[in-house]
Amino acid sequence: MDLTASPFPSPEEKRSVRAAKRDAVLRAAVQMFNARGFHQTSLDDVAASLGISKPTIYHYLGNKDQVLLECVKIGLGQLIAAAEDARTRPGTGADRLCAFLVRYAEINMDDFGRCVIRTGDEALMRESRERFRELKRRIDTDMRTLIIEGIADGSLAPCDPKLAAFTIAGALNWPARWHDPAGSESPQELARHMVDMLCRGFQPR
Amino acid sequence: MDLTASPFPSPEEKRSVRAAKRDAVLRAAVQMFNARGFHQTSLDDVAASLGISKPTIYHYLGNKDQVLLECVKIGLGQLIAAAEDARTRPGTGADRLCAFLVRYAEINMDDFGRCVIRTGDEALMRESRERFRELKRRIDTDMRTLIIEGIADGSLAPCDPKLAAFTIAGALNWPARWHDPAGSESPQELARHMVDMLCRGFQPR
DNA sequence: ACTATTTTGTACTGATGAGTAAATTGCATG
DNA sequence: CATGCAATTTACTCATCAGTACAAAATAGT
Repeated sequence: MDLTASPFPSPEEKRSVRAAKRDAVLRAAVQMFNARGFHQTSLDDVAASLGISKPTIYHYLGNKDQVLLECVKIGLGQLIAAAEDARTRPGTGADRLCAFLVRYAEINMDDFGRCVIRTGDEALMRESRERFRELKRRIDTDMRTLIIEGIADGSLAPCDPKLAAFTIAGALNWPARWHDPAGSESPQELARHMVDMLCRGFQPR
Repeated sequence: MDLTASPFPSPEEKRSVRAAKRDAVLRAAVQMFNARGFHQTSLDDVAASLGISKPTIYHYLGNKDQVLLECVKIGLGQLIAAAEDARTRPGTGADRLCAFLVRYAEINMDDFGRCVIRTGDEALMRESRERFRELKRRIDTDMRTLIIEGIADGSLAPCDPKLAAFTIAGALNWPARWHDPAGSESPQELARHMVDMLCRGFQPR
């Protein structure tokens, strides 16, 4: 705790304290969701892990569905930012695509990104599910666009962009299932390696 | 119903009738699990979809955990059979690997295969979970073996077999999430296409 | 016919966990 | 000081659903 802080917080500070608490709830929740699964995690568990009580969570977030939705929205936000970033970059289409893909894979090994992948949309309520799908669709569109641009400028081999996007996404989503964040393999290296493999293919050249 | 059958079934027939009923339960269950998720599916629902009652399910299968375990065991059995088949095939390592992969992808678009992918192991109880992991490990081992053989005989580009297996598996697992079995795209063609892409890579040659 | 076994159904129990009501404390402001 | 708002708790309610007790048919074996 920061003992130098004034005991008379400004409204600004108060808002940010509130946001920090909300974030802490989400972070605790996402870690438990990833570790034991959404349905195996009760909000009582999440609260206990923070040393607070369940109604406190309800004070910051409306219900369990929303807790999950906020978690995946953070992950999806990171992915969308990565796409944004890649789009406005110099280089060939392939260069931009690869930059995006490496980042994409890294995010999928991070708390909130992992949650996006591990969460089947069935877990969400109808409205949240639609929001979730919408955001995912947006990322898929971005990925396809990069692929199309790469094919157009000749930096990628011609192929069906839809199928390519699904193939690539599948490969780079999977670490959310098997990669151990506590393990020794660095997500950055792993991501680079995987993207490399996808670009080169498995046949000898 | 087969009205030509004798009304005095032999012991053999009785055993097979029993097996058929058990299978019908599993098939109904796996379809609902895939459609709405394991936790969103009650055994009452499954029973109702067959026009029977829940205790009948318990008569054929011990509990819900076992229902799921049997479903994934069927899917995993298909995958193991595919690996077996590919292993004892003529051709280069790459040929055998591709044959396996195409079959692998197809199975993942089938009822029981989809269930294997969509089921996070968190859903299972400890003992079942271990069995599940064990079988999955076996498939992973088989895939790596094929990759190693392909590298050894020069039909595949040198690479880290572990990472390659995860990358390939991820790409070919993903259709379990997005492919619509009622849609127009044939799993066979899709599988071929995806494996092709993985072999060739996305860079132009 | 009589008994045992298998199959199936009706009607429960019991646990779990999402969500809430209401009280409490602390702080801030008119 | 009183009044109000924010944060937090304790102690509930209530729905869902896995799993079961027990009875009733059906079937087979003697």
